Amino acid sequence: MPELPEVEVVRRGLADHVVGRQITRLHLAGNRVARRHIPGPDDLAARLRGVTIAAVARRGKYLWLVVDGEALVVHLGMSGQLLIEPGHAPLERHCHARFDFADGDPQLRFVDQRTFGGLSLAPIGAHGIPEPVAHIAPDPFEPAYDQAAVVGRMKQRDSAVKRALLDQSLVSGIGNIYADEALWRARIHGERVCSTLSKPALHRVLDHARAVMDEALGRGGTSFDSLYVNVNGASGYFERSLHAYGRAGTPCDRCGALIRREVFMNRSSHSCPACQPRPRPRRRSRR
DNA sequence: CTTTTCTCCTGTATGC
DNA sequence: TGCATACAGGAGAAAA
Repeated sequence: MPELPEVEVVRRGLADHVVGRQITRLHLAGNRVARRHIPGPDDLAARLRGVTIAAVARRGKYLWLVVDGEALVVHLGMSGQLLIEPGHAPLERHCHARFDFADGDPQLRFVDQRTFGGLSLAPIGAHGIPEPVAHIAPDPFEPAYDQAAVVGRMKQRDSAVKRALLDQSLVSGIGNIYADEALWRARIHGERVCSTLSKPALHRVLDHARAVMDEALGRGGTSFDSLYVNVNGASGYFERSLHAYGRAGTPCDRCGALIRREVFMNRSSHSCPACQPRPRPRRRSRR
């Protein structure tokens, strides 16, 4: 469940360990990891042979290595890890890709238990954004992020505010954990309808989303089920600072009411029943 | 067109 | 003990 802060921690680790290095070989295990690379895994490996990594960039939860003017786009899915390790380290059970470099150790490995993540090589388009990322909106930390515009689009929507927060084409980087945390901070129930919330309220939720992700980044990210680690295999500490996510049945840090868990969008949602009252049932339009 | 639901995947935890 | 089931959930395809 890496979200923006966790992906940014990984991006920084890669910037420290692979930028400026030349790839001599990419070994891919199986077809699935490169399934979004249409020409196939062999083509991906062949085209990366000999290239030098110029930079590591990110938008939302997407990460990419700039190589020869193209982008090796990496998405971690929900369990992907990019690990910097010596070549002699034991091979992980779910290691799907290994990069060897001209200067030897360390290697870069892509390990992914649930295999929702993947790699693909694609052209870089307008504003330096790779084609597979073009449909993803700016995240709250980018200069291109226009929160007033996001609020404007949310006001037009009749869907739940949590659904909007998770819509990466509206604002990127927010996943289930930080959506629940932002809503808790804003004291808004995630099933409140966007169009019925005031613009200041929508700004408040987005301000909190940015703030909570910024704090998480400062603590090295959140590691909830130990699947998420940085490039050195270490976990972040933000889990200890969560107020809503994963805290069902424990007292709200603001009012003491017991945090509830509800299923929404086939996902768990956590909120305070007192601070974040459920919206009234919506009346169906008259027939 | 917009919005919602389904599906991909595997390890861990829980219940009978 | 063993088997079945629930759960974790990002994002794109498919459906509504």
